[in-house]
Amino acid sequence: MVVSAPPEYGVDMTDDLAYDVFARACPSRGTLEHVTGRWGSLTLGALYDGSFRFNELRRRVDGVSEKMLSQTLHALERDGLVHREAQPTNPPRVDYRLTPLGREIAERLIGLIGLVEGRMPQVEAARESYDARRAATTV
Amino acid sequence: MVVSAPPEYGVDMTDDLAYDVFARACPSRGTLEHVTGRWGSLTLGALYDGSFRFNELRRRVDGVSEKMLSQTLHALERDGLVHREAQPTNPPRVDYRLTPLGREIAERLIGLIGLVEGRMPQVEAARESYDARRAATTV
DNA sequence: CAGTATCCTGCAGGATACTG
DNA sequence: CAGTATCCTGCAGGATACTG
Repeated sequence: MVVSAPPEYGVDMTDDLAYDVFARACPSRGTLEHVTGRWGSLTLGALYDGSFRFNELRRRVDGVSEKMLSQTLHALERDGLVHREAQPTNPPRVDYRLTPLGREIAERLIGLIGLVEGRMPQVEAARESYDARRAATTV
Repeated sequence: MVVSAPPEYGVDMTDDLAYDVFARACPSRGTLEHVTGRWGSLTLGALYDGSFRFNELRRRVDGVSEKMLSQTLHALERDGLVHREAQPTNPPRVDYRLTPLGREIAERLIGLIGLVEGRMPQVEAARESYDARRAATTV
């Protein structure tokens, strides 16, 4: 798996677009960041349980601000992972749920999260041993 | 999958530690961010191909700075996903490779990445339809 | 209720210089 | 070669106020 473009790319180009160059080199990168990012992953995780309204989601996705939830949902909707259904009532009622594509991706994401969570004892042990080694070397 | 802690947590506590509270609520979150983050994922992807020296990795992980690669490798080593082998020669030679745990996690990560990449045509189609709808509504 | 708009700040992370 | 140290800045994202 090679993720590189020639290193010169970021340097000499039309300027100030280094990030875009990066994105262009790997177009799935954007979607991947929506999926794995802090709010994206939590939102997909929350929606994996069903359909929710905006403020229900806010309560389920701990710590998310209105702004970030709104932004995250827009990104996921645009990528076709989340379906937004607005009823033109007053007050408005909007429900969000995963699309089949979103569900498929959320499944894999949750698989990865589950694996990492399941291996946390090993990770914690590695951390302790690493810290102990460091302390021994430094002191 | 519930990722929430009571919303009050972030607000009333010993102050300025909202992020730590968040991390404490979900201890695997840190490792997950090392794995899915921009440089972490690219580094795991690069190391999936074999063992590499520091500057070899820098060349494989497009756009990474010395600082970020160093920081990323430290985090992954501490979590037990990457093994660092230093030969006490002069000039020094240091090789990095995945541990079995790192390989296991990288496999799933690459699975997720592969799935997203494979679904990009669907994602692009969704984006176009989304943008078209937006344009139609706005104009 | 379901958002958008604006303003503001901490910190991820780049650039640069230096070291064993 | 394989890093660490320092300085600096853009922007993710929070707080707050407002709207259909």
